[in-house]
Amino acid sequence: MIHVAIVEDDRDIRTTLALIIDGSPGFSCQYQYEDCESAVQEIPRIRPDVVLMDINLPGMTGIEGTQKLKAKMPDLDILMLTIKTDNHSVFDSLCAGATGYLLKHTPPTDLLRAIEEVKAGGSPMSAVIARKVLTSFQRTATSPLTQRETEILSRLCDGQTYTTIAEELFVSGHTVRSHIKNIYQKLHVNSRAEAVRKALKDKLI
Amino acid sequence: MIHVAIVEDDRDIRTTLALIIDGSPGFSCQYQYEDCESAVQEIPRIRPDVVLMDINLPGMTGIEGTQKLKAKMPDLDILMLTIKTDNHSVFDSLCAGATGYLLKHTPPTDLLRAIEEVKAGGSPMSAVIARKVLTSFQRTATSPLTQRETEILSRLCDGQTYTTIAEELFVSGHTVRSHIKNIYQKLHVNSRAEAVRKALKDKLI
DNA sequence: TGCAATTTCCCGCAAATGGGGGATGGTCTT
DNA sequence: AAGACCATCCCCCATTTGCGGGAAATTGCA
Repeated sequence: MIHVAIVEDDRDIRTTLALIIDGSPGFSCQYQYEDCESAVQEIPRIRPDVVLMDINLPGMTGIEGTQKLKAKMPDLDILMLTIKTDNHSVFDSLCAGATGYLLKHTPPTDLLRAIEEVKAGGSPMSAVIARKVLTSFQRTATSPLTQRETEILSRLCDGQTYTTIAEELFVSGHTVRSHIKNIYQKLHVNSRAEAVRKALKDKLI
Repeated sequence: MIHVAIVEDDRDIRTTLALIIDGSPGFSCQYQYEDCESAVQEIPRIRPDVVLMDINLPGMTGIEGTQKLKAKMPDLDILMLTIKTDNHSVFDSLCAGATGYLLKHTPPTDLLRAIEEVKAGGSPMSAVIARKVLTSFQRTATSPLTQRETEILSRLCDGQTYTTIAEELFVSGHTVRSHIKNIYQKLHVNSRAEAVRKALKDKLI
């Protein structure tokens, strides 16, 4: 028996979901909350197997709630169930510790299957959400840097000094300096720290 | 009609997959390759809708092949179909541009559904793979830094100088230096660049 | 209440960094 | 043959950074 809790402010959706889940064999749904504040308060005592969490809630958002719940119960599985598909909602939810991300138009059978998958150690995601997630792994733009500049940038990220870089590449410090000036210009930064951040964020190395 | 190509060295698996796909209404599978070299050569001419790609191949791996194919055809959808579940295989594949990642034990109906999802703009993933991906978004360890140190670290990442940090936090430059010394000790680094990299990689900010 | 952690402040100094400028030769494309 | 791009080298100089020390005030928790 999988115990499910629901956090959802819309009364119709909440009760419909509860009825579907509670009415399915192997599932139980005895606890529903209409706001995150009470959910964060109560759920640690209830200890459900899976929490269905909306994002758009009055007061505390589902993302903040996820964060707070995961802080208290790191092993709790929280499945976002929302209509929001913007990158912020998706990635903030995942960073906050959500175990999966489903869109509200998910048909009941798929929802039940997803809850089972969560229980089995999986992370169900609507296909369009998964695409967003995968895309974030790929290099977005094509690098404006030359091969040599990329080589040097990666060493900058390692914290090497101009001197050690020059030694290892068998060129003079002046040369390294020149390359770095060009790197900074191309990346529109003017310090090593910014260059490192940009390199990592844009996956330039 | 969705045109599927297969890259898979095992003869039995390859022909079985082809039979299943080609025998299903709405699917066609006329092209199969037993190594990546020929696939990379031929597929740009064939222009299939979806490529099923194994990873363990003689010669060029499926990951390298994915990289090369995506370089030539950025819009091509490549679905990894493999038994490998190690993090390297998973994340390298996704970085190389794979559109989805399925395990070989996926039942035929789910495989066909996944191919359809890819065609519809989705990114099907086996649940256990999805879990790996989601976990990579979450903070792994708990930060060893205090609130103040975290605040300062985030400004270091922005490339602010000690002086501007001090001004904005209404403390002296000496104080900022002190905090930074502690940050470097705790993170086991000794330069700003390394601190920035560690902060971003370990999601400390 | 008392200890530990945190935050704040200070000194001096050597090294590294970043901005400005310019120059040469090689390769590749037009 | 001309121009563009790249990699290499050089100068000066102010600012920033990192390391070595040390110390006081505040906060939080046991």
